[in-house]
Amino acid sequence: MTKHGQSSKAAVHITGADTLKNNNYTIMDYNFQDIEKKWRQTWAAEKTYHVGEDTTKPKYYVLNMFPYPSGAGLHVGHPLGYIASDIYARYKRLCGYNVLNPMGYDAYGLPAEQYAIQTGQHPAITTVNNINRYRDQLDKIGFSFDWDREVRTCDAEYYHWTQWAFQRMFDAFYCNTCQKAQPISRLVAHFAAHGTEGLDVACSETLSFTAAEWNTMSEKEQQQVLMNYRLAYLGETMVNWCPALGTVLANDEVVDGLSVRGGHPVVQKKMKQWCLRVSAYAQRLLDGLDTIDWSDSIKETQRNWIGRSEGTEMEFSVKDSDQHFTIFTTRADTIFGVTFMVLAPESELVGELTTADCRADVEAYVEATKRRTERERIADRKVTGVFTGSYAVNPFTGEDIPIWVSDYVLAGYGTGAIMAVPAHDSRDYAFARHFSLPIIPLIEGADVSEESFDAKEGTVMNSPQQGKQGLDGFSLNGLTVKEAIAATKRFVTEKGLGRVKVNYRLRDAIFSRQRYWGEPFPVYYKDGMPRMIPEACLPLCLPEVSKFLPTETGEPPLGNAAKWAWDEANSQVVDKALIDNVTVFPLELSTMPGFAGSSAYYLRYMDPHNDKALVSPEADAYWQNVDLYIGGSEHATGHLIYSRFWNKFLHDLGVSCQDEPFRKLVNQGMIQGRSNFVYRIKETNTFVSLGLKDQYDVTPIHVDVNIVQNDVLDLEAFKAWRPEFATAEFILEDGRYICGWAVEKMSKSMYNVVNPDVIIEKYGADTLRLYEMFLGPISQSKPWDSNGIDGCFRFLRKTWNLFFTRDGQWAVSDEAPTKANLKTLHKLIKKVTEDIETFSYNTSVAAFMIAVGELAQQKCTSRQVLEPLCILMAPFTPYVAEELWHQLGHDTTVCDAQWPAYDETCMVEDTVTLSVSFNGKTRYTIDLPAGASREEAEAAALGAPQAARYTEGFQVVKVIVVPGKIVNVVLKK
RNA sequence: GCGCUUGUGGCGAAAUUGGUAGACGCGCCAGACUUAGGAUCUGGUGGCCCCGGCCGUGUAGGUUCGAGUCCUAUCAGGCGCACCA
Repeated sequence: MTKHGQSSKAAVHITGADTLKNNNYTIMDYNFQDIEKKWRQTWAAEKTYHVGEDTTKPKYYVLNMFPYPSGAGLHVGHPLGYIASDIYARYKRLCGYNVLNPMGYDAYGLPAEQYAIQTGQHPAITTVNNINRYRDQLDKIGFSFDWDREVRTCDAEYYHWTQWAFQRMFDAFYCNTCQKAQPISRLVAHFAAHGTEGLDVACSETLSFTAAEWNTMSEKEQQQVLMNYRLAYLGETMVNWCPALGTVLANDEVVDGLSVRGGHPVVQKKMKQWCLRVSAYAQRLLDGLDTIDWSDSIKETQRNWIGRSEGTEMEFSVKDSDQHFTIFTTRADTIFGVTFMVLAPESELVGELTTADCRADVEAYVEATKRRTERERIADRKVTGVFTGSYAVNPFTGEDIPIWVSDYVLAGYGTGAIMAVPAHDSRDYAFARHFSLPIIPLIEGADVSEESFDAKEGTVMNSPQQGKQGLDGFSLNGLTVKEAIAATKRFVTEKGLGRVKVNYRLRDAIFSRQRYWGEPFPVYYKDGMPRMIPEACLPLCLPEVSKFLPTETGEPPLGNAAKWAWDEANSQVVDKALIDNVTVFPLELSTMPGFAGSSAYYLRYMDPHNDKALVSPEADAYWQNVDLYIGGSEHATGHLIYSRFWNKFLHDLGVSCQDEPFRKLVNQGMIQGRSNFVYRIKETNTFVSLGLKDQYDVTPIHVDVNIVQNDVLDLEAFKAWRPEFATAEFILEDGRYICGWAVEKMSKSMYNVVNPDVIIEKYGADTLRLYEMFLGPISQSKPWDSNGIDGCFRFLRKTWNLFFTRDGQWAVSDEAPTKANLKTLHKLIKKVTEDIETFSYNTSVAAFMIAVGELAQQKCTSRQVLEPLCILMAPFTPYVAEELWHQLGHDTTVCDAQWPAYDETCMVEDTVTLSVSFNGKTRYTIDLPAGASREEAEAAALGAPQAARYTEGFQVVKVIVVPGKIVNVVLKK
């Protein structure tokens, strides 16, 4: 047994276990450890949070972005969104909804594979270990997840449906006329009957052939043509190749020319890759934003990313040649100011239009551009370019315009060729100045001597220039820019010079990754063309490999798999050695990217064990789509675009009944770390407290935040922390060592990671939940600061003490509540209900603190007040609410209780306070019977004893009566 | 450059949406109980002050009896897009 000093010291700790062991405290003190352990077990055993399709109740679907189970485990930032959504889910259930609140794991990904490469441990094993650790941590926090619906993206029964969806995309094209995906067989039928005549479909490049031509094509040629239209297609495209990671990356996985994961350089490379025709859905992705309840900033980010731009495509012919080419512009009105044309270096036109005497220069330029990485291009934006030797003909004026090549024009956008109007485009302006090309201003009053005038405003002039003649007398002079754009579009369309065209910045998603730990493609290659393995043979399981690195020949890691070939005759995977390209064929070696598995998981949660379909029509019809989705805003241009695309495709297929997957989106902010520092005097082992550090030459050193409390360092713990500090000496202030602090990313290397397990051990999960919500608005990023947590713990203990006396007696009585009790309760009901609906959880917690304080002061013991209080707390602090609920004599879970109704009559006051003000100042206040009329308020204001000082010469101009609140009488001279 | 967003005590933050700015919590100060306190409880806590008040929501104007809130301009931070024609 411990010595006296130590055992009584244990009592100062506020853990339940310590108080239990010590006679200074009673056994009925708020003992969260026992309470939480008990209910954790009971909920699991009784499947309290299991949910089915209950058609007698309205449904509500709450979803968190599922986590990637990293090796580091959860820190206190991870559960923030889960707690917020759990509160909402529990609240909705108490309001009578049938609530789906599932959880799972986004289990495929790079870190597990990197770890496998380094250690040889199979990613499947590390992933399962990590998942188990996550599950342990999540379970402690008291979420109302239905774990029977858990999904893991790396499970074959899950990725079955990822592969299935991919195959459906392969078998589909997008019809622009009906704005919908259609089976590819319809396209084949159309080709056979009409060729490309009358076709308006999404494609990689516009093809033109007759039915007769189609019908004489070989099978392989037909397949190559179809690849141009499929929603999942094999495309030769410029990709972001990351040599360090050995894989291609999607645009949203690259920032500033570096990979998001790892920060490795990324170069452009032409490769054959699987792609998803996301661009076909650009308009629907844009339109859908108007129908969903997301924050403006996320919607705007997506609008930017989609980048719709309405403009005109115009045909330009080439001088002394029968060649012509198309450009895209949003400023068709500036056609009279075109002084040169520019082609992207990658454009195929470059080769065709370059004259013999310019060829050497142009080729050198194109080569030089190719060698520059995207990063170099961004870093160094010098104006460069070269003349092709050719001239285009301005269709409106017949003038010759030199054609240049420059890397400021992008091959991937529009047609890869532009008409340059230096007077009204800053990039063209810089180019014109650099190469001394003419600049013709077209807007009255625009001064283009120093810079271009880019704004789309003003009155048009010089269109055409004086003394010149536009085509068929066409002139824009005197029009506003907006009118001029419209007039030019009309004219261009009528004369057949071009067409109105909408362009999107959104590119197709590259869907191949040269990695091991991802979904394999259900694809094999026959005669050089990809074939889908039969649907009945799905899932195609990820094979074992001898090592996780690429093969010596540069093939993806699946090239190391021995058993990785497709036996077409027997519809099975067989050994690679058997490949004969007659009945046994090679399988695809790349795997799918991270967003594949996360694109439709919300549908799978509706029906997670269905082995016949991704989701049954019944389950889909019942759950519809996600009502509330919570997750970080960093997925704005990745997951949140891809899953909307994926869902729209499944909607076209009739699999998902809703066009949009996530009705309401709430972005939780990130929780940053709050690092602590100690200051070592240079060349010594002496540490000086924060307030005195400026008197010395010191080095700040990160110190583990777990041995610091309220910025005061635990000296003994510090000495024990690391061997080199064992002999540390300290210069203290006021007998204490005060640490410095800074807000940084929460990470191991900063020693500022706070593990939720530690908080739960010390304070309990209810306190953790409450505190995370109390920290501030959920959408805001904020640093974690363990200091305030005591306040939340004290609140829970005070609450407990409403139900139990100090000596452990049950304190709840059947006494009727007082008027004050009811007012406190209903004020709380109103506030908490409103706050939950608006996700203002931090102010709800404050409201609870006030209410409990008031009830304690009122010495309230009434069951009629304390029972509703218990229900109100259930979403926030489920453990203690459940315990008290049972102590109140219920034998069903508090989750099945009914949310208390707000009764306004409890709020009516006997008197209200009337404040009388003039000149913007409250001069005096008087009490007034509640429900007094305006006239009575006015009379009382002027008749009050204090009034004489103020009211002389003043008149009442306004009387403000707010029920139960301040009444204000405003006076004016 | 364009778009979104945020500026309030020592700190995290509230403010009934135009009506007593700083609720609630942390921290700090004082007191109580204590051998002791990183425990618990009670009270205080925006600044200045001649103790009557005065000044206070990034800055400067405006509307109003009244502005943190609405309008105009401006400054600062955060995020997104960015040679997209």
